[in-house]
Amino acid sequence: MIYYPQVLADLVTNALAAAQAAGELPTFVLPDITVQPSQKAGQGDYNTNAAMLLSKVAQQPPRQVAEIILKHLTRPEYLQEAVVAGAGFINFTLNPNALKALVETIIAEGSDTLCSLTIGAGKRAQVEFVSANPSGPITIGHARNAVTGDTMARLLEAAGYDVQREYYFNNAGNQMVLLGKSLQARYLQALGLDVAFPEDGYRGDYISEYAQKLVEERGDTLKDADWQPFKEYAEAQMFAWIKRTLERVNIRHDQFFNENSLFESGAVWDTLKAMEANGYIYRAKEWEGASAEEHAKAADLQPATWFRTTRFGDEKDRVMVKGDGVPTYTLPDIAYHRNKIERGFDLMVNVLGADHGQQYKVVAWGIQALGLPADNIHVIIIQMVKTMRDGKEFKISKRAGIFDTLDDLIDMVGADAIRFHMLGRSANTHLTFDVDEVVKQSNDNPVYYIQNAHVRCASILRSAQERGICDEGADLTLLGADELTFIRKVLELQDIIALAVNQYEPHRIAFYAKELAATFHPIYDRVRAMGDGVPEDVGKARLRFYRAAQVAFQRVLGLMGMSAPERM
RNA sequence: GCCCCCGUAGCUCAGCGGAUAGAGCGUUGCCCUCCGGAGGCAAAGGCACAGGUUCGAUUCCUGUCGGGGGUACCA
Repeated sequence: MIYYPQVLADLVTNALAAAQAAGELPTFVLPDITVQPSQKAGQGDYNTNAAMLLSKVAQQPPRQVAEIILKHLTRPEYLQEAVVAGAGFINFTLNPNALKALVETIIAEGSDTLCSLTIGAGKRAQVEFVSANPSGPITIGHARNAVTGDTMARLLEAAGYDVQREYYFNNAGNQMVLLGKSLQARYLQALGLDVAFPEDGYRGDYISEYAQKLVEERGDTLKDADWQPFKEYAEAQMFAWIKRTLERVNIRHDQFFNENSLFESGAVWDTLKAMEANGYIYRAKEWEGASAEEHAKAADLQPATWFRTTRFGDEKDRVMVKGDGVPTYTLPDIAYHRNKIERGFDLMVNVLGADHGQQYKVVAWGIQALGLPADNIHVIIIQMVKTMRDGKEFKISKRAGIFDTLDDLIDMVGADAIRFHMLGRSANTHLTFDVDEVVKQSNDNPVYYIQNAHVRCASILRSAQERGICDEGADLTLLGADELTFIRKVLELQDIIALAVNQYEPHRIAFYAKELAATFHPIYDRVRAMGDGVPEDVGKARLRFYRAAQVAFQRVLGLMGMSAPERM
């Protein structure tokens, strides 16, 4: 579909160049002209503030610059009017019949590609999200990360990128050992042996369930085994569970990347060596800038390996390899991002929790210390989700076995409601997820408000089919102002996708969806396609319009990973 | 201490340096001879404060005040 902000901006740019050539404007480097959709009636369909921005370099008042632009502006058929307004805006009004004809374009593009852009054409993007270690099920807390990452991926695809969804995990740490030992203890207990449960072990019911399964599958053959096979078993079960849960909310990762592979390939130590070669690494008991007091405290420690993050403005250097020779998780994380860059992605988006806020900076500095570009890596920081139930907040603790699994939540409110509510706030602000509020399936629930718009379209078309009315070959010029309003709103989806992608703000699609539905419902009320003395040809055009509207809602719901029901 | 985020309507939140700051909920008052009312129409109600940059600031910068989160030789 034609992207009006771009073609109009090109027209303005060409007009400016023509004006300069004609000597009506002084010579200056043409800036990027932006054209945006107008928000208010009477201001045309699109507008630009170019004349105001150029007023100074043009050495003329804004309105005069605008007049000069208009004088040299070519007028394609789709452009009905371009006028100067206000302090120096140029308002563009499109030819209504050109807009009405877009109904066919919308239907032709269909629910999979409507309003797709080309800004990512030929480029590969990667979105890394969820990345929870397989030590427990997916919780409500993870859900926001999952939904944000997947929606970002969908939007990137709509923007033309070839997108890979990746899940990074660690199955080698102390926590996984503890998981294995927890299962081992439950297994032995299930065999009737009196064994102590590990302190700080994982107490979730699912561990006991796995122990029971293990007894059924293997009997007591693992009685004398160490924790290793238990860890492997628990991990496999856990991953199966995690994937199953994510699948329920329409999320599928393309790639699961094991941190351990970075150790096996030697990448971790190679990375450290490369950083060292660039002068960012040293070994010491305490960091170089530490006070005498701190040095004294560290006197008994084994020397650790430090990364000079202070060179990038950090308050102190960071440990890469602990005194016992084991790397902190930051080092493999740097190696991981180096690996991503080597895989040749044009864009890497990383969805992280707020508790990693400081961490990602160190990783970015690590990339710079390697002499690699860090500007293609973008991080979306997800602030905490506060979970409420019965008017009270409850905390999630994996190890204590207190958590609300995403599975339970899906059972209660459904995948669609979860996907929508998790996009209900911009990622970098705190979100309160009130289970009772979301469970409430009442008029005030925007999920149904949006889906009902699709239902209504489907219902009309179903009814038309039953009456044997065909909408093909409709005369779209018979459509009215209401329908035009909706078509303009559909066009805005292009801007929403561009904005969401450029600013890494997937939540914008959720707010747009509400607006689109709010534009639709009043029109549905007024614009009848059948009965009530609606002329046959007008009804046919309106039917065609509702078919396009249905495509639009399918597209928007699809971008949010939600379903588009035919009936409520 | 340092870092990050947030202060917009009674409540929950949108708002890409532009024109008269938008929704939903709640409150009040209306609309069902209907392609499904899980809807529609209408009323009341708001940018924490002070400077700065700008033709123009809710938006950018600085500071103050208030709220939340993060700050390991854990992962």
